Amino acid sequence: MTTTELTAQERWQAIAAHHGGPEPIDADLLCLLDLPDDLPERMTIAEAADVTGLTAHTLRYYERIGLVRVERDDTGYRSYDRRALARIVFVTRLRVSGMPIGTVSHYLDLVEEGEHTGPQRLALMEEHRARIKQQLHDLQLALAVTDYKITVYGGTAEP
Amino acid sequence: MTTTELTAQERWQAIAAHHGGPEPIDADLLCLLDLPDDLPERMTIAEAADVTGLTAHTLRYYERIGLVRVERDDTGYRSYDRRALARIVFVTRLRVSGMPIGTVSHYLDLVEEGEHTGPQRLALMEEHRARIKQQLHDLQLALAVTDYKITVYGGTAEP
DNA sequence: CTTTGCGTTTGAGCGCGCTCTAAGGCGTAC
DNA sequence: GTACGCCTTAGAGCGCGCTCAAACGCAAAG
Repeated sequence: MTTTELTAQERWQAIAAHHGGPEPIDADLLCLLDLPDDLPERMTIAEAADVTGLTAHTLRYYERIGLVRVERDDTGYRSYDRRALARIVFVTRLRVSGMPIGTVSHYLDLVEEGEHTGPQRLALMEEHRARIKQQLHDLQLALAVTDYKITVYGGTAEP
Repeated sequence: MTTTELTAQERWQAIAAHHGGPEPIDADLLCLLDLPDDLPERMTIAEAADVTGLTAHTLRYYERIGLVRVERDDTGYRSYDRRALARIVFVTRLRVSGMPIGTVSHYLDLVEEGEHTGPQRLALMEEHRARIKQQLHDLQLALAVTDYKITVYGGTAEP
């Protein structure tokens, strides 16, 4: 995909569009989710913010709390490389899916710890998925009750 | 469900009359809401907390922010009836499914506004459901990417 | 040379959703 | 009587996840 001047927002929209479909986790999707491959090797915080859709404030915050390490150039400015960018995008993905920062942090610790933590990571993700599924279930229950009320009582009064 | 020949007006009048008579929320609905059907008519805050699984603090908080109105007995103590209980359980269900309090509040305002807001309520719920589904999807995306990384790259380094 | 503009830092502030404290009233048990 | 325990209130505090402010550095444009 020619991601040349695609803004973060457009990319999000593209991703959102994919969500409508029946979820093929194929090369297309992975490509969509990956960073554009024409990124400069080193980016300023403003560029990183633009690419990720986060604010510079948030990027600094993420660094402060240890979610990502970022190098400095000779003037002391943050210099984001692809690794850092990829990491931030990944963090964002987890966050957006509702994972608390603490858990994300834990996950990344596992990543740093090495390959052998794969199973733990998987378990962590599956736990998270289970939580979200539970949420969905809870919502459907609420919906069911609501629909019931609306159809049976005409949507009156107390839930 | 057969006891539901109570019309919307009747039920609403019962509320408007500042708790005039014993209006039965029917057993099926109670069941749907997971409330035991052997509840006392009036409960203290401790009993209500016990039944709902919330703390007394939270119950007072919910009342303070207007999510539910609770009567007082002659000593000034809160006295939860089935209606209040059902409402609290409903609120809890929405909250647990991730709906912000503000939205719950809005929803309940619509309920109080009367029967004609049914469609709006439905829309609100469907919007919420869509959001949750989006969350689930985001998670699955994250999971997929993670699994992909783990299987393809051996779970190394940067996400 | 000054203005502008983006960068840096530390640290404070905010909205949410509780959660708890303080100060006090009432009622039963010893 | 008084201790205990549950209730009341208004209001403060907290953890999360940002979000912004203050004070300053550096560097190219006019």
